[in-house]
Amino acid sequence: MRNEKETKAKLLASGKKEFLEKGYMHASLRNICQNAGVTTGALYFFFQDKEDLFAALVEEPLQQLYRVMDQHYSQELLQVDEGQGAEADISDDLEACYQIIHYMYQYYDEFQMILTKSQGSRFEHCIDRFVEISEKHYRVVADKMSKRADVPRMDDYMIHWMAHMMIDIFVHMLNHERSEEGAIEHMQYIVRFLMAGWFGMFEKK
Amino acid sequence: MRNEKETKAKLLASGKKEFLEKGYMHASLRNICQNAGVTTGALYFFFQDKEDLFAALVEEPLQQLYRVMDQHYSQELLQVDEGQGAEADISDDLEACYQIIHYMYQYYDEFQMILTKSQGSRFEHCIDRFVEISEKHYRVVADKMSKRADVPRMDDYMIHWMAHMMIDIFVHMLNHERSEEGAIEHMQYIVRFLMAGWFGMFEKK
Amino acid sequence: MRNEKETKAKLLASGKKEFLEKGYMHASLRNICQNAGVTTGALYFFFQDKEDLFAALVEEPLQQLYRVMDQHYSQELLQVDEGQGAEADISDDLEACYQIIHYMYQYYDEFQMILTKSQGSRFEHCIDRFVEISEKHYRVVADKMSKRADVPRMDDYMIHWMAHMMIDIFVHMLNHERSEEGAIEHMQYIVRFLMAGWFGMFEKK
Amino acid sequence: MRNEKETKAKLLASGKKEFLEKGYMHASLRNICQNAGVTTGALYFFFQDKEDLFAALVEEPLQQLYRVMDQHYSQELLQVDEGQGAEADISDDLEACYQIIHYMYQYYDEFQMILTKSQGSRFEHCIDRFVEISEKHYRVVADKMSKRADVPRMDDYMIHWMAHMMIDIFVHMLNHERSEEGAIEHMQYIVRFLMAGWFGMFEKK
DNA sequence: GATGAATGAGTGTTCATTCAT
DNA sequence: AATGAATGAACACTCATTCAT
Repeated sequence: MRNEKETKAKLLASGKKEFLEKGYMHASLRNICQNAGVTTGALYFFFQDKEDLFAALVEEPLQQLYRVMDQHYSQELLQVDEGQGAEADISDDLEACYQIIHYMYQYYDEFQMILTKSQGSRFEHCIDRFVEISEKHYRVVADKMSKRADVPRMDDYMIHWMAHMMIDIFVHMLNHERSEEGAIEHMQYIVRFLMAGWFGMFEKK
Repeated sequence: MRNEKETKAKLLASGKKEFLEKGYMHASLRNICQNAGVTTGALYFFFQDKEDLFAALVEEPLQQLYRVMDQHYSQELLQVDEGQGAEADISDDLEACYQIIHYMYQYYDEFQMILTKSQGSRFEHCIDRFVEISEKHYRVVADKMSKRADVPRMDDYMIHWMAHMMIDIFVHMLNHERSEEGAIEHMQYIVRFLMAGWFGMFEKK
Repeated sequence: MRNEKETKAKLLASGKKEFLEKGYMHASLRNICQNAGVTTGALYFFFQDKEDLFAALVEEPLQQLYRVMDQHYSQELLQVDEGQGAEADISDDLEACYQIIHYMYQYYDEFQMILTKSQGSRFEHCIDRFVEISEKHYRVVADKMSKRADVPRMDDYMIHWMAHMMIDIFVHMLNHERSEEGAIEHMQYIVRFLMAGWFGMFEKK
Repeated sequence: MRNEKETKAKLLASGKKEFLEKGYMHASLRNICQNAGVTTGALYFFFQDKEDLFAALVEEPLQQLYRVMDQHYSQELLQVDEGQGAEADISDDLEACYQIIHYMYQYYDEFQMILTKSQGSRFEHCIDRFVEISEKHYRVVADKMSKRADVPRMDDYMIHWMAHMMIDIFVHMLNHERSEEGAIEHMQYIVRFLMAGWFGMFEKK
């Protein structure tokens, strides 16, 4: 090896920069290699193709986040079973959001790529999967709360929209607030808003 | 060609189809012309370039909607001045949303293009302008309400996020509900949610 | 049009030359275009892709030859039905071979391409189809003759081999004899050889 | 590496597999090395280049077969000198064919490579050398027989074609019959066919 | 003996755009 | 008003080969 792993690192760095600037589709492998100071062939020694380079940057943080979300949601589900789920658990919800934010801000660039720069790659629909996870969760919670509040089952569209909005909140944060501290502060207000909205749905008219 | 205006119309129709299917960037002028039964050169007689064709489809409905929004917001502002802005005006807000929905569903394809298929064109950031308009409005309203409720001024980020979310609601609807009737029905629940959230922000803790 | 169909003709000519020299796979579109004095893009105006250019040169003569062969074989089949098929019809067989030769030498380059330069294209196995046609024919003829000569049915492998050899004769000729007259002269001897071999198979041991 | 010779053996085995599957030209050294569990560099320690690897697999069996053929042909030549060469020597010819078949089937893969997978390598024309050997032989035999039968000298093209066909028979067999026993059985019929054809050439018209 | 890294020229193909006619 | 032809730069990707370590 001529440079001791430096080349791969350079390619990853150069790739990250290009992907963030232009998005997956518009990113040019030529540029990436040029900025890394290597020839095109070199890239193909380390990565199978364009998508593989993107995945190398993004795959792990993504899988991690899936796991973090699963963990949070299965835990919260237990609480609903135990008859809770009232105003009291705002703190739990906040805690979960903080965890997610903390993780996302640790890999700020990577989630930027996943959430807003992945068009054209196999990651382009992975927001949908986040929404799906979120949606399943809300469906269960909403059903339990409807029963308890003696109120009709919540509309499917509403469930889907709320799940979507929830995800969009994180995307929006990633796009508008660079510091984790700032994100956490904003999140407090947002959760307050959401809670008020959420419980408003289960009040008898 | 049979008629002078026919070719242009065909190009517009063919362009709309292609843009909707593949998005601005992936749309191929070759395809558009081929499906219109015309050669590439013809397109360049009627339109300056790719973007001009897109604009021809999209510009007018877009400007119209800007106007509709402006009108609604300046009107609502007056009501806040007059000391209203309580639960009573849900109906006003709903009415405004209905108007916007009505207009958007009249030009369903066009707004689909603007909101989700414009990446790569000069329209790709026009959602931001919607957000801007929305944001200015909320800023004013929120300030008045804070004063009246004797509560601290609302956070700038919150204002921006709520404005953004508001716009996303319309985007989401356009993507998930094809009929105007359905959209209006969903909107009722969403506004209820939003109102609860909104007023929740001005309650003393 | 700048040059009145000249470009397409030039591309076809240049393509034919390159394909004949290097075979389909090794032929370079860049070379073809350069020798034709045009840019790569020009080629893609006239042809869909590399294979399409090859096909444009080769498809028609190929289909024609399929037809010529079918015609010959269905005609010969009738004679076998009518109780003939003895030494007398050498002249018929020769006549058929002459026709095929005549056609092949009219499109000498094209069949050279099909038969020996098509590897990698969709034409690479079209010799097999020639063999198939030939094989079906021999199967029928051999069965009739076996019956008449009161001799066991001819081995499937032999039938296949003879069909294959028959085709190889034409390929060999195309590769070793440039003039049609020469080809026809050689063919007389070959057919004499084949006939002797063929009838030898039906003699009682 | 465990053993000095193991790597080379693995490369040879992996190379054989790849060449048989894809032919010389399409074979990828990357693949070969990968399947051998070695890096590209290793290959270049044992072999000069792609062609050298191919040669290492193929050269020896090829040279051997040249020798076997030479031996047979010089022997048969003596018999013609001694005034034989009539129907009686079918058995000799068969015997020779059997020997060749036996040798070829011992190195089945290798001859497959030489005869049908060598395009692009320096072996791609080695069929021609087989033909040449065969041709020289037939030239001599045919001349003697023409004299004895008081018939004009046989056409050069015919001689060449027959030599070519003779080789093609072996190629065809290698492609269509995997077992040596099967090959030998087919060969009996083919030789009968050829003999009938051959002697047919020396009958007075 | 063998590795891991890197080269560099090559491949077929796509695209918005131009322009003489 | 519209055509048909052509451009030229860009694209992702492949390959046999080299060589310091």
